[in-house]
Amino acid sequence: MFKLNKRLILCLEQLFKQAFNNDVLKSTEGAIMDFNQKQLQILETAERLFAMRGFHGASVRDIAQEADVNIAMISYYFGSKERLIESIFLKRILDVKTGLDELVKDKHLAPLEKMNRLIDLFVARISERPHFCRMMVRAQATEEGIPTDLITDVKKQMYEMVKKLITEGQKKGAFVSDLDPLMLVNTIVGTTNHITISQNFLRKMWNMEQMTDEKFREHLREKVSNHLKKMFKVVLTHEP
Amino acid sequence: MFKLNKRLILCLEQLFKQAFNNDVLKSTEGAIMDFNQKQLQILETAERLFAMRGFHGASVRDIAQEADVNIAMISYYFGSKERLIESIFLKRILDVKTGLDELVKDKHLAPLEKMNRLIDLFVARISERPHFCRMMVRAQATEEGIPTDLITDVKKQMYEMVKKLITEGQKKGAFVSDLDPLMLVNTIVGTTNHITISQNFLRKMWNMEQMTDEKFREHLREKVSNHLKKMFKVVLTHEP
Amino acid sequence: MFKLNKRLILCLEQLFKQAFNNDVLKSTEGAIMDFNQKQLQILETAERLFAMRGFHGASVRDIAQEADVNIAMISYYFGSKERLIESIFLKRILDVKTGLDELVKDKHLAPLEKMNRLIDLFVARISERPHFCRMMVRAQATEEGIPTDLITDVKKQMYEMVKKLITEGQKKGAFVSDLDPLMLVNTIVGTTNHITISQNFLRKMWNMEQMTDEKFREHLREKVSNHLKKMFKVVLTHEP
Amino acid sequence: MFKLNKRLILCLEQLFKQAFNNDVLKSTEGAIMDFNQKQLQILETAERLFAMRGFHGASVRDIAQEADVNIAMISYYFGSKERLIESIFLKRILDVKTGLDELVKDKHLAPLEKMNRLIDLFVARISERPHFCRMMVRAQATEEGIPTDLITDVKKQMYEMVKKLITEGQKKGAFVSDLDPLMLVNTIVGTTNHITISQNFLRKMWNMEQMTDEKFREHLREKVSNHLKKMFKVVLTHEP
DNA sequence: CATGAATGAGTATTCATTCAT
DNA sequence: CATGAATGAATACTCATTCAT
Repeated sequence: MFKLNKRLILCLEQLFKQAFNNDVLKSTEGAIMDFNQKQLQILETAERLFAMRGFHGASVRDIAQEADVNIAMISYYFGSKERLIESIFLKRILDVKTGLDELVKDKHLAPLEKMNRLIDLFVARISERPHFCRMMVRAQATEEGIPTDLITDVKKQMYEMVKKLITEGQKKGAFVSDLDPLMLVNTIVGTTNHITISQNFLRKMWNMEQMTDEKFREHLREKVSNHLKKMFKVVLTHEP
Repeated sequence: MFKLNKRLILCLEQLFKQAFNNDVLKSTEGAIMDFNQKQLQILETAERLFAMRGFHGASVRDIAQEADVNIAMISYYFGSKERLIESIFLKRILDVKTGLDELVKDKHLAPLEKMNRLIDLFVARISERPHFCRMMVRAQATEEGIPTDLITDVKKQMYEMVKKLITEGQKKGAFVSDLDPLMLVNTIVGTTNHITISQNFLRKMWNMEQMTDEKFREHLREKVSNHLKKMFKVVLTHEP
Repeated sequence: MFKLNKRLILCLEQLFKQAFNNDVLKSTEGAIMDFNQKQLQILETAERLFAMRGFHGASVRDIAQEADVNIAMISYYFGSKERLIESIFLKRILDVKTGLDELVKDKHLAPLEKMNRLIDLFVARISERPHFCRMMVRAQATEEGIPTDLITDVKKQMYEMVKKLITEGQKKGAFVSDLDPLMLVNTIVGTTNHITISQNFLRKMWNMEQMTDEKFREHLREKVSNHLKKMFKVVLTHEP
Repeated sequence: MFKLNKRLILCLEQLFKQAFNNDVLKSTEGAIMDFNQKQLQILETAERLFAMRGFHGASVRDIAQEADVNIAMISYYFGSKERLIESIFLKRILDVKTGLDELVKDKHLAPLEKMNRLIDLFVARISERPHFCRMMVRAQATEEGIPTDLITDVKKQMYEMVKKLITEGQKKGAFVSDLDPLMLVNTIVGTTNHITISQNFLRKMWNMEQMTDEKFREHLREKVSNHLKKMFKVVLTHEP
């Protein structure tokens, strides 16, 4: 007699999440993240609008209209506006985490090379996930709502990873001794984020307004990547 | 015979701003920024709520209630919600600009010392203007609305200043030759902003949740200041 | 110890009016209708705006601004918005009544001539009091508010007068016998009013849009006057 | 793939209207004017309240409450208060136009008979559409807003029709030569309108206050019809 | 399974009026 | 005596969500 429609499943998911909320990612790791075409349309449009206008500034009406789906579909598929934004974070953050995990597991890279890879991982978001990057920035600036746990979790992992990376580098004598891993992480993430959200300003500064979005982002990515790598090399090794 | 009530004055101000919008700051430099007690209450509360919840997430109702003033007062004093947020930006950005100007005029500081002062100027916002810092981050992430011109203007000035500072340092042989001023600015601002908006996360990481807001911010400020100064010293001079 | 400011006086006036409301006009006939300059400015502006936008469509803010007086002055001088519109009606209707009285008293005019004078009296409003005419039309279309008593009163008087005029004409053999005075009054007033409020339309129809307001109204007045006089001559006397 | 919900349809309608606004009626002639029960309730209530209190005097709250529908329904169905009043005008004016068209096409009537029919057409509104008649009067007295184009259009058509009717009558020798069609139209419309909006006054004058609305309107209609027909017979033919 | 219709709570703003000065 | 400052109530409208079909 029970009808297990998508909505109920989402609801149950939520309950599980609450029950095991201290390791959010693990519990959702295996989550069935298979969305149909319409759901993907919604997610993509929502990501863009949430990024540009903020959670409250982007109405479900707008999202539905731009995604070319019925207004009721959003509540129907995701349960609520809040759970929609959660879905976006869940989806994207898993990607980030996967990237980090792979890098951690790699045993063959030199410490500096590994740091460069880490930088590239973050810088890549400038051109690949600019909307989501904006959402992350907004989310961190925000007091409430938004899946803070998820974000905290991934940030912690990242910090731990960089700490390990630096310690290893120091043990191998590749890095100088006096380094603060957390501050270094903040410099990578902060610089990357800031450049991502300031794209339009930088474009104006460099008179590149007629360049396509894609091309400009590629240009930016390379520039930032070089900047951070060079800077970190000096900072970590004291060699130019 | 003209009646110049507050509303009209605000309206005229707006017109002026539109007419001369290419140098926004200059036109408002001499603007009479004298607000009465109630207006200041509103501005402060609004700053906090806009910072935490975003423009659309903070309703005028909430602002009025928390500022303990009548709802109608906001429209009465500022004309509209949009003009309220503009007032906040105007007020705070003028402060930033003043700080920059003073630093520029100072002729007695060594290049590295001047850079350290610049870092301190930004880092100070972590403890002094955390709400406004959040607002700035949000504003830059946003597509439209918000006094983009004002922000663009102040960012340009800052960039020009750092460029000049670095060039001077290079001429004097104090700094290495291969430096990208714009990227360095982004690193300072990006790192500072990111730490400001991630305060709560860092507090958890360091198990300092029972510390007062004020104390923690002071601690953070020092930590970030040291980090950036040390990093910049190495990057600019290649000396540890 | 009593302070008899203007407001109180107006209030007392109101009380008197309620007490003797069955002959409104008489009680206000001797009313001190002496307004100072600012009051006259308000009355004139209010008349225009009420005429064009209706009672609720014209805000006291607008009226005060256009009349170049402080907003609080309207409440201060007239007590309320409602009492402001009443003052306008009172003032203007007394004029109408005075005109009618004078015509009634005139014993030397032939019946048809007297009717022509009556027509002219009404038609004159097209060019002289177009705003007030519009207000009257609105007032009659309205269910509530507005000094209906005043209007009813003046309309009754007018009807009585026309009835007397026609009866006299019939007695003297100047007019045909089968005439309905009330319907004839309605035709004069209805036609005049309709033309007054349709001025803009007629202007377009006749391609006189570049003519000044004043000139056009004069032109209209003559045209309507002739039309009504000619029509009434035939109707009253059956002679072309 | 386009979503054509009611709101969008209304929006498109509006765009069309703007694009072809010089022949408003034609573009809406085939417009699907099929309203559901709730929409009709709203339209009828709105007509009454707009008639009695004017556009600004009748709030959407009042309309919704009296029509026994949710407040949000009005925006939902009609888009805005302005578009609600437009819908009323559109609906009713199309009826008027249809009536006129049918009369024009009729080839078998004598000139005077045709004029009588025209009078009946207008007089009928006294008893059938008293509210809308009031709205029309208000609309014409108003400076701006309200679908002036629609009204201008129908007025022009009416004028043209009467002109043709009179010219035909003159050609056939049925009417006298010296006649001003536009003034005659104004007399019919003005008299009819004035009587419609003065109903309550006339009721008092004739001591018919206990009569039902319906009965009184019927009585009035006959009286006005006879008056105008008799008057026009004399005016047009110079025969009693 | 998907959706058009519907809704109560909420939005920013304007209103006429009051009151302390 | 006149007015700038202030306000509670009302304004039209939009919101995310629900529900019958």
